[in-house]
Amino acid sequence: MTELEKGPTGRRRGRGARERILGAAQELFREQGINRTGMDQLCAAAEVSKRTAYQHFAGKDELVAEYLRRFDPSVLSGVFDRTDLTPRERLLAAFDVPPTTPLCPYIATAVELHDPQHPASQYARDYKQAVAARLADAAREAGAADPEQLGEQLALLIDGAAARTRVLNADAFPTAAAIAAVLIDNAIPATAGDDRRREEVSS
Amino acid sequence: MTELEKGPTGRRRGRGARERILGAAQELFREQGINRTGMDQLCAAAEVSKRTAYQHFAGKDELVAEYLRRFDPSVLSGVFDRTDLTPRERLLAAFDVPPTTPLCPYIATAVELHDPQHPASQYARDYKQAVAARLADAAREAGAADPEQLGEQLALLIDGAAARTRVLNADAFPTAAAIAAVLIDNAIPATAGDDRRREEVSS
DNA sequence: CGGTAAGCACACAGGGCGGTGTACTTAAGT
DNA sequence: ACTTAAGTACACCGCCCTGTGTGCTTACCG
Repeated sequence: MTELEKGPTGRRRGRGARERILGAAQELFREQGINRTGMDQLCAAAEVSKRTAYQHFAGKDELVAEYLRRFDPSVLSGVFDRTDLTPRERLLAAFDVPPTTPLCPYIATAVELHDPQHPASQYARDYKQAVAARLADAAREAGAADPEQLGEQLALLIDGAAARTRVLNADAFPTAAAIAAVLIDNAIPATAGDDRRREEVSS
Repeated sequence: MTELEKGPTGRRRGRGARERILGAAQELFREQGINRTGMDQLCAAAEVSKRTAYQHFAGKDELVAEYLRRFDPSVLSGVFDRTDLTPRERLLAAFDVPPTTPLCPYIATAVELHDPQHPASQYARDYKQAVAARLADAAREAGAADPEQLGEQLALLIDGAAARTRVLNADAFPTAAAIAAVLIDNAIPATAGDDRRREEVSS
């Protein structure tokens, strides 16, 4: 519905079917969830015939898996490549999500599918572990005493904020960011302080 | 399947239909999720005729709402009433969940239903806020500087652990408990230390 | 004992879903 | 121009799901 750039011909949109399908999936799965989005509706939104959809994807399951795989982790990749930030700032930047973010689709998919064996569930697992690993890398760069632990902790905070935001319908990322700041300051030895305030920890 | 105490008559189980239905819902919704559990299957598991089920509940939605409402928050209520623990220990005890806990059903329900207006979603919201409030109470009792903030933070940790446990298929509560310990020690002024170690904060 | 509320068995309606079959049309490459 | 890959239109199948209609049986309680 947003900007599906309809082809110039008006009908018979041409060769971009697969991309249009994945684009529509992105939108509809986010807005309605996977289970509540039928293939008919999805194909209509993608302006693609159902037949074409099933020539690109063996079934809905495969489409769901590909949808997750193609999901643009804009928050993540955008954050870790920013060299203008100190490592500590980079760790904290992971919590600056635009308020228009509905919910981490990886969690939503894993819960909705309810099957750990599903390819999409496996990919969600891989992705979450990758995020923790990248956070651990940044933590190591920032001089954390136990980077793996800090990475795992920050990843848990992100997931907690995402879940809580969904259930309460209220942005929980600021709370998570506050916790993250405490953890980071506690984990990084005072010597490595790049931009830490002088005052020691909290009280 | 666990201990549905089947009636002595063998068939025609008698008047306990409503309880049996809710018991079966508890089990099946947890194990399979709500959307993947049909009313037929549920009635079979409850040893109740479908007709009876629909005389007790106007529809599946109402059953789901009642299921959440009747959910025994064994972890929660069991923890806050323990007077043998110091307030700090009580806060930490909320993270000692038995490893057989699949996932906080409130999060799962909110994600599965995908409709914030659904009665069950509203109840999930209420419940999550109640948990945060009780945690804040305990935090106040423990002498935290900002009990509301600490309560909200601990609640976020619990939700994060629950979500992450589900997605990764690995217990994330120890990590959350470790974070909680840091937060609690940072939030409670040193004077009120009931059982804190002497060494200052982490490093 | 008799009445009434609770429960049962079972078929069936109505709809949505995932997925397919068939015959047709268009665009692109050489 | 001809071929071929991509897409289309649309009817259709079988399945499962929520929810009902109907007539019957049992347990409790005064």
